[in-house]
Amino acid sequence: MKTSSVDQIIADLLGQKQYHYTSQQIFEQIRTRLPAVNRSTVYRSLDRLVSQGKVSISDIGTGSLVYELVGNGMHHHLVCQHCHQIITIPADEINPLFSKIEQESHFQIITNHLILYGICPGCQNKKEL
Amino acid sequence: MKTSSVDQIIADLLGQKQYHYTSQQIFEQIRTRLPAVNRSTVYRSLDRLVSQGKVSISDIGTGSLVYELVGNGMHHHLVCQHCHQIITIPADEINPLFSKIEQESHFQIITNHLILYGICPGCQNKKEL
DNA sequence: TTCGCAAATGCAACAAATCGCGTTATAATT
DNA sequence: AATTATAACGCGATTTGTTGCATTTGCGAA
Repeated sequence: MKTSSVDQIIADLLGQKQYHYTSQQIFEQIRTRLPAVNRSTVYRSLDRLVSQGKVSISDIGTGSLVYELVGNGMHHHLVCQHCHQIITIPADEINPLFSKIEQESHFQIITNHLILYGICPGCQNKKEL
Repeated sequence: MKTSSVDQIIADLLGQKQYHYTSQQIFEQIRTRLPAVNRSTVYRSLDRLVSQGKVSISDIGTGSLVYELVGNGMHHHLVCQHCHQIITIPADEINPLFSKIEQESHFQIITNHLILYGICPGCQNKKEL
């Protein structure tokens, strides 16, 4: 396996902050270090990192997927499909289920940022949608 | 509120099968009924249906999001981020958690197709990734 | 029925993401 | 060190998804 400098730079970037980036943000950040890097190279690098289980993908309902380093701390969200309000669910609420699934399936779960979609209490009350 | 014929056709389409479609598949299907329909109209129609809580979105790791009618039956998946194998998780495994979260948050959960990513037992054993 | 508002649509420009292919470069082997 | 296989890359073409704006159309009010 060849070593990819782009892989390393992305992993560094994602490791710096306990937060997630869109592919666009990652692309822009990489360009500050490797100005000539091609967009497709960044996408392919992200694919590799995901395939290796080092990076997780989440859809937080903003239209763009976000990437974050696995092990950067679990945090889960409830997202309202109508007003796009985001609520955080305590990790304790979810972790027992993940552990149970891991034991039963022998999968190693990478998802560290579970997103559940729904309609928030306020929007349920709006007569029409 | 004006009625959108495209909204109705999409809902019909999604209701016909207990299955999910990509936006591309939906677009192609719609064209068989409304040959002149514009791509952006389909996307905007999907946005409306999602916003109304009638349609759910899932990312099954294929690159494209899939849409399905809410109420078409729950089914959840474990997806291997390395070999893309997909395993189905019994709904019973997940439903209690959803009920608990609904009670505590008063959100109405729309997600009817939960996808958890991980590394499957086989891929965990591959020396390098 | 007509009028007028607001929602839905089409269109065209744009942006984001993917793909095929030829090239470059790393790392293992000799 | 030279050779070779193959992973990573850049580039251009294509596909997919988004946005602004002008137009059309359905629906309620007059």
